[in-house]
Amino acid sequence: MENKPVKSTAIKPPTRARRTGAEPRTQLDPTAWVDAAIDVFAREGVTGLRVEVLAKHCGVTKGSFYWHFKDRQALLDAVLARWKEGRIRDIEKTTAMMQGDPRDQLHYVIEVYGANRNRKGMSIELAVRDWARHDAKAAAVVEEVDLYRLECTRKLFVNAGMSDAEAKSRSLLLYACVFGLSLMHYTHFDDNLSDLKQRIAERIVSG
Amino acid sequence: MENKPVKSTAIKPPTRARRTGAEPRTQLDPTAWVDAAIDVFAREGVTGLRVEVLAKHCGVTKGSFYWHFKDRQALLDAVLARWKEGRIRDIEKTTAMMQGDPRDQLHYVIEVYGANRNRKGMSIELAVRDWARHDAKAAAVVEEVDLYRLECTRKLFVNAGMSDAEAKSRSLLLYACVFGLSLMHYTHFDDNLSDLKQRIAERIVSG
DNA sequence: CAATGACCATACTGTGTCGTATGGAAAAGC
DNA sequence: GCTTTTCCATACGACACAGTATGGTCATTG
Repeated sequence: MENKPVKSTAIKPPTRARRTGAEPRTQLDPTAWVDAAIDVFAREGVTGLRVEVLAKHCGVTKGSFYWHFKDRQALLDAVLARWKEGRIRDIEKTTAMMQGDPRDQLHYVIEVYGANRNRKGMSIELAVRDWARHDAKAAAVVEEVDLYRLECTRKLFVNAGMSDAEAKSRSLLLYACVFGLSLMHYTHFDDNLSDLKQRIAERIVSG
Repeated sequence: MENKPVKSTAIKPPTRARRTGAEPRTQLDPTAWVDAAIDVFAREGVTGLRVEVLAKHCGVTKGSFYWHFKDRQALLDAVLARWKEGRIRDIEKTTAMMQGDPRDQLHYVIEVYGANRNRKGMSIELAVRDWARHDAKAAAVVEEVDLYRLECTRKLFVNAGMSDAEAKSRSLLLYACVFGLSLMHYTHFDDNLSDLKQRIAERIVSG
């Protein structure tokens, strides 16, 4: 994705200082650009991910951007690839520690996605899925990640003693509910939301 | 929202013909504009709803648009209002015929949203919810509609004999799952998707 | 039939954005 | 120390879009 790979200098000390002499800013590499891009992407979505805005967000001009990336599409590809890798690693990490009560692990998955601490993660999730509605490559990646996730929780349901068909159904129900909840505005539907969520989680994994 | 209301001419015969003499196109009123706008909105989302694009889609120039609407925001407000009214009416229509087995009605709700025939309706639904992530007015409308829907299905679950807390939980689960499914790409997860969906529906409504 | 108003086209300004070309400063290599 | 490479700033052209101004073309009305 990124052109002009950094050749010899493996480690770059943060030497370069701005002309203004304000902050001793380190140089930017494609990785830093993608970091910042995902930040903007989480807030504004694909259409809001514009190179000049991103450059200003990085404290530089787009002259820097077009040195590291061929064009805007290259950045989008990098963002998508980064997201995919992160999700795949997350799933593998979860799958690796597949010991203990599978039901507890399923509850953990639900709780992780529903937690308020990774609002950014869910923002990215929704932004990617909205992106996938118009972009074939994004849709393909989303499908890949979805199948990976569904397969992982499917095994957990099987380990919990369910039939294969039932496990698949529950797995799909779990993720649909998790993403669907983050899509709805139900804050004023009840004054005991945690009890509501608890009942939903039980409905998904128990029985 | 729309300025310069059409005064005396209540009914306008489709008299006016284009200069090109091709199609005897009828005149445009704000309603027709919102119709077309929702079409574009369903495909491209809010950011894709641009007035020149919309004008071209209507076969006119934006000179026409700015006669019917103050600015782009007025159109967005009209689109949002139209969506809200449509959803509220849909819910009331469903609520009105609240006789028969409540479980059958719940299954019907699920089946309606999951059906492929109203892919456009779900596209609008997702576009509005993505819009609501950045726009406070859209978010308020989404919340209003959500609470309206949740309340309706909650009553159905109560009628089916559930406790109030359980009914609320099921109601939220139902819509979260419906919207979440339309957000995921699970076509290749199983070769019997209808059976999968059936199991999910049973899990949501049955005890 | 003349005048008014509804409806739309055209032309324009201003801004935001993509992408390119080019130069300049600092660091790295010799 | 001089050159090369790396990294970024500046300037530019092209385009898409929002909004305004203005004129033109019908239909309606008196």
